[in-house]
Amino acid sequence: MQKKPPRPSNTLPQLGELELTLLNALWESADQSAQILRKRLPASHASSLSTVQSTLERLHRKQLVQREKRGHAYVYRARLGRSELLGKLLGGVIRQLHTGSLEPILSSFVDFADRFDEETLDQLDALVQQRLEERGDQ
Amino acid sequence: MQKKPPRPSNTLPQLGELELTLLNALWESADQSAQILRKRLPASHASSLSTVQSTLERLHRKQLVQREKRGHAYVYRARLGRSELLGKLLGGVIRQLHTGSLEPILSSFVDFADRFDEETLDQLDALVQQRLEERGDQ
DNA sequence: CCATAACACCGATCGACGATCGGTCTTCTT
DNA sequence: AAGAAGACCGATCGTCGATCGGTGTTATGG
Repeated sequence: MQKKPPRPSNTLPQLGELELTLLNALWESADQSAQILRKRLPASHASSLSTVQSTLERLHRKQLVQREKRGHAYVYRARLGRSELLGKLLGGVIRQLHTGSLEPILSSFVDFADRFDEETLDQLDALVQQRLEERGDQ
Repeated sequence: MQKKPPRPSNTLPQLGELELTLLNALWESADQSAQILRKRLPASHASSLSTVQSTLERLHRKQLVQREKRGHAYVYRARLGRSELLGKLLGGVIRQLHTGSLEPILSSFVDFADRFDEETLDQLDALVQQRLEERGDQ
């Protein structure tokens, strides 16, 4: 009886809550040890040192943090900024759903911006214009 | 010894491959029975009827498909269009990462569009302009 | 009206993954 | 050298998508 071989998932590993919390902490200030990070956790995520360590380990495996020995402990640093990570995640979602044309995606994003609040669409417009100009420059 | 109560995940349930494949099939033509859908699956996702059924069941629980008895079988229909779903997923990712300002998010999206290919940024620009005009109209 | 086919429905199992933590082995530091 | 701090290992848990067999239910053609 042949088992169907597991197909490698096409989706990015999901980020868990603690992982996200730690990334946020690292974005606030980099080069923190697990111990320090643990102490900075909001009460809602209080965890043992071990837990924090293995979560950082997971983030390390996922290439989302770098680490470096300082004394005999590691200090961690995010490899991507918040917006870079966001870009990656957006890219992941998009790759999952897009078929041929990107238009529906752009369109839903504009939709999203428009619905968010009064100013967001203008803000988006400004960013696009700015980018278009920069592009003209090079 | 009190177990820490599981916090409800703040993230949308992840969509699996088969789920996505089925949604794609439903977007191509709605009101299909599990059996028909099963036959339309690409060879790479060949599955038993039971598997297709429970996957549709999961999609139903997630409110991603509607169903209706036809004879004694169900026929399924996607509740959201592809771009609506995309909007939801984008919203989910964004909600996960945004802190206060949306600017970094807009900015990464513009980045994403710019890096994608030559035309995408212009396309995005066009959509934004169009939306801005429509908004002026109402 | 009844046999059978076509389904729905239930429940079990599997692998992946994030979270959690206790214990043990290393490595500093004093 | 002793003790503390932290890395490392491995076990357990809950959730989730995938997978499917078996059993009950409902149509439907003879």
